[in-house]
Amino acid sequence: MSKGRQTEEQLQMEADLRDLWEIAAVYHYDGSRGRDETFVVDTPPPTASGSLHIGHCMSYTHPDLIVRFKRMQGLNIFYPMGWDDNGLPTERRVQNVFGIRCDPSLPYDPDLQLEWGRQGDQIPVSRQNFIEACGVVVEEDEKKFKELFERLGLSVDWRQTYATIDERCRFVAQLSFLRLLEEGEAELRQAPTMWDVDYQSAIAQAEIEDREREGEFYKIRFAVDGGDGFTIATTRPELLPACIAVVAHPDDERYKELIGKTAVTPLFRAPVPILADDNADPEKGTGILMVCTFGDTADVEKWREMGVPAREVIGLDGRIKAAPWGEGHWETHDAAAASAAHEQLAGSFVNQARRRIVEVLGEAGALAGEPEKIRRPVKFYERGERPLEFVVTRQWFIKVLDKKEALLEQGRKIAWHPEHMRRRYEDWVEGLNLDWNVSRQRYFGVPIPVWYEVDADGKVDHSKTLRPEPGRLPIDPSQDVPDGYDNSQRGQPGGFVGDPDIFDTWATSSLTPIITTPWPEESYRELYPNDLRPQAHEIIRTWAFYTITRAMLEDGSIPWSDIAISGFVVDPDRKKMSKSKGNVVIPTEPLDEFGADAVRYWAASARLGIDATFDTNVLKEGKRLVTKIRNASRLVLGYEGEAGPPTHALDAALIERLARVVEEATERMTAYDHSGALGAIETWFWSDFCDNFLELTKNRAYAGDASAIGTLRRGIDVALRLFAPFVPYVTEEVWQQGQGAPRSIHAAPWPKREELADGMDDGSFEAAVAVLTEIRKAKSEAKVSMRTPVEHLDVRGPGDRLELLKKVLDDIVSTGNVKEQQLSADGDAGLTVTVRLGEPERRA
RNA sequence: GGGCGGUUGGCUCAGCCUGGUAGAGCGCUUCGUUCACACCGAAGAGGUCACUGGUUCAAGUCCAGUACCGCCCA
Repeated sequence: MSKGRQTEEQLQMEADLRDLWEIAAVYHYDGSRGRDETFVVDTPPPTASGSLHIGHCMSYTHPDLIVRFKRMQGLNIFYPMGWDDNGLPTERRVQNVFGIRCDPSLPYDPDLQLEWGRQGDQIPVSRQNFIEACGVVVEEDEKKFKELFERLGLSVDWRQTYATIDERCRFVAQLSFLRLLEEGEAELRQAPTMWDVDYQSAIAQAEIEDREREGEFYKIRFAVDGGDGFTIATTRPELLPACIAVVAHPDDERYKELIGKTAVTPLFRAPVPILADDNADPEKGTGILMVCTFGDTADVEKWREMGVPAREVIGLDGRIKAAPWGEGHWETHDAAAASAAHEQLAGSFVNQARRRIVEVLGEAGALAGEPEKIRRPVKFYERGERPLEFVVTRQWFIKVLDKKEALLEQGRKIAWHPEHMRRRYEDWVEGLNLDWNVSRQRYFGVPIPVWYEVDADGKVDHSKTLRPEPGRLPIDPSQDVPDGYDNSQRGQPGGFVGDPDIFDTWATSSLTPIITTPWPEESYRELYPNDLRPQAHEIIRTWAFYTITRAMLEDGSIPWSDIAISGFVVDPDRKKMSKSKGNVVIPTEPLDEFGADAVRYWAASARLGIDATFDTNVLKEGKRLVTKIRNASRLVLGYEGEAGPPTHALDAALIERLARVVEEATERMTAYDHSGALGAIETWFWSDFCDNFLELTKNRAYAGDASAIGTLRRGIDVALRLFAPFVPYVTEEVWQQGQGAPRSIHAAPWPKREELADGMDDGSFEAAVAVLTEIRKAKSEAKVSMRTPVEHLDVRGPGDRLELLKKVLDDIVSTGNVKEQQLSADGDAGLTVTVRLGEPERRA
């Protein structure tokens, strides 16, 4: 039988078992049962347009282990699946696969043909066409994920699915937002916001990452009205025209007497105040620095404090904007010079402008010394390629900065697994410095459900929002019309305009705990708060944080009682897997090669929160376990005869040892320690049950001894149920052969200690194994077969241990092929076993 | 720069909470297949538990510090 063929049979077997589960409706949620007997999982909706990754196998298996355990404990399971399809990742993928881009100014083309894998320049299409294309891609991608999850054996109730762009999600996201708006927790602000110039969209704090970049510290001379000048250091000289102040630390002796005076910027001749600021670091650069609108968050803060108009120089496209020097707040001692200098920069991208202004400053003699090379962190959108800029735009914010303490308190009410992951959440909350910007200037997402009045002069009045009645949701303000208006008034004086933006994808996915419930119907309490949120640690600052925030804002609740955090999968060199490193494992490969149970075994071996190595040895181990379960079951189920209670000491001891494993496994599973539970079960099964008990009982079992047969069958029965959450396929396969009720092992009860109450461990099992080991050792050292007869077995030891041995001697004798034996009481030390071997038996 | 986690046989990991003679699987060595399984069984070799100091009769385990690795955040 070739290896490939074996796999094919295996795959067919897996498919057949899935059919069985489907027909038996094993994973269906029962809406008629109460909250207290229901276990609700807030399943992570995978980014549908993302690629399948071996990490999915691990992080999705982890909750399934718990779910299967809880189901067997008799709980009614609510285990939905969602797809996170809205948002930028899908837009990007659509641009790549169809070679199109969205141009909202174009009209809808109902006949547009999409071509998969089209190369060449991107074709501009209307917003509607673009969104439809997103829908096409998303459908394909979701299929791929569903297939993977089904093969993995996730016990999801597939009737409970959602997609973050679907009608229900749009409804929930919009209604929840309108409520926040009502309560004053969401507001529209014209404010400096982190902006990605390529994606042309605002970005939230959670989507920002720091990247180390080479830079230069330029030293620029400033003049002082009525005094000596000074030199500031900056990595962003192109922001000089946006300079609104200069700051130094109040204790810095070098600059103490400058505080309160007015500096004058070079080239632009703009008078700016010299201010004291505790945040100015005397060690950094020259210790005195310029405040620009806007270089960083410190600038934004200082600008707010000062309460002056911003000098905005960077446009939404990342180019330097023109400026009316000499007019309004563009104050200067020399408007002509300022304009001339500014003209050299206007229209250039930031990098070009930087090079240019350095030249000009040099020519003007305003540079002090050579620039100093430094490495410093630069803020990027996590998916972006150019540094973020602060630009003033109008955005919707959800207020979080005023709730840090309350959010920390919510975090403390949740049980984190592992515990130390709570710290990640707390650090993030404590480090918040921006409110949550939820609006994005993109296309494929949930529309922000408001309109604005247009005044008599045709100007949009953003202070006058028009909101839909909840009954109308979900709406698209670019298609739908506010109550009391008709579509002809769109954009007209006295009419209205729709908000053109969409929500950040997290604004929707932070609501997953209620999306799957009847919310806002009061009956949502049947499923809310949820019990378990499983997720990866990289999104604690986003998904976990935002979800906790929304739950608190909605009704002061915590969204779930427990959160289980899975680690990453790393390659054998302990490197994080990533496409760019070329070390990713496509999950279907191990599934094909080792089978779903083996992949689950590998996933289950990794503890929560720990980065797991992708190790084919562990997969092999899993496959071995599957085979072992199958073979041991075959032996036991093949014995003929009546089953009886464990009257034999060895049997009673095995039952008791199993009872202890049941207890330990239950405790560990309850504490979300699935790998510890698996380890305990596996050790008992392999070592106690297979290596020793199956061998010791062969003689009695073949002879039809009721105690042995009863114990063996119960051992298998309990072991199968203990293993079922981990290796659902092989356990079901064997369960089906064993005729058992219920129809599926996954609806069978999790083993309880009470069902093994007739066990009694008097130490006879241990004693039997100790002697058997000595016999095996003797044969192994003599390099003879295990069937070789033992001519004489002599055991010396304390009387009480010998009493134990007498009870199990029949099994030792038959297993060891012992011809003659003698037990002698001898002191109180351990057992001394002497083995005299006979001639190896010749094969016939 | 701050926080967190890790460092145990060649490899992957348990053990640490609740101190008391170092464990598993893989790999390696030797041996063993009529009667569940060679995707197996038996036996064996292999570790001063990163380092330094402390507490203790006793430290892989508790405490303090150091080094290195990784992650998260600035």
